[in-house]
Amino acid sequence: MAHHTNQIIGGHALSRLPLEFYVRTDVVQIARDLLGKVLVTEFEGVRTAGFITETEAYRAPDDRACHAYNNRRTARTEVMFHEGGVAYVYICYGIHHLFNVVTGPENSAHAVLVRAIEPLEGLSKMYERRGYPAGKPLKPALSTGPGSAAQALGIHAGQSGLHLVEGDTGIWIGEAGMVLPESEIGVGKRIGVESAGTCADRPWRFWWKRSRFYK
DNA sequence: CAAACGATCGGCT
DNA sequence: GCCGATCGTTTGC
Repeated sequence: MAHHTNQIIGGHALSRLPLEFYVRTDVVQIARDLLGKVLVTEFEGVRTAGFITETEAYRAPDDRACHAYNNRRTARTEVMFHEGGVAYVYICYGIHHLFNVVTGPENSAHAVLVRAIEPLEGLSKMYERRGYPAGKPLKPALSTGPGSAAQALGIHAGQSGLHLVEGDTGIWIGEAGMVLPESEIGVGKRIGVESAGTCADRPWRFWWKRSRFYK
């Protein structure tokens, strides 16, 4: 029951994305498909949620920008080799916690980085986590950029490996029944991966043009 | 054990 | 647009 729960969040009736959504082999398509879905967290009884508005795909073994390039396994990247439907959260520049969705079958290290969300519920909690003064006008910087989006949602590296489909881990993604037309999806190169050679040119970054919450 | 390196952010020019 | 902060992870010696 718990993992098939339909919930009303921010006025939208959400159904939890099933495992089949995540285990598909085309991580680039999944990165597109995640736009407009709702990322929900509920920690210590406080729920925060937002529309996913910007994503990037990362894919081992051929993608030099991917932490698991060449299928390299380390303690950190091990969760990327799990079957899809779990979180991969890692610390970047010693400070920022970046949230990814692991995709594909077991032993394929694919993941989608969530780069931005548009707040839908729990705005005051997001302000608190981000250290913004309450009552200020809502700016995209609250939850745009992967470190900022994760921080607004209370996500940290200790949650890497948590399941998004099975059980009540406090993190899940819901479907609001909305289908984005191609015309509303922006496509471009990934950000911050210049050192990945020709892989840096792959157009694997996606954003929802109608939102203000992307870079 | 030492050192370099980030899938970034926010402040300042 | 530029630049420094900051520290866990990874790799090299």
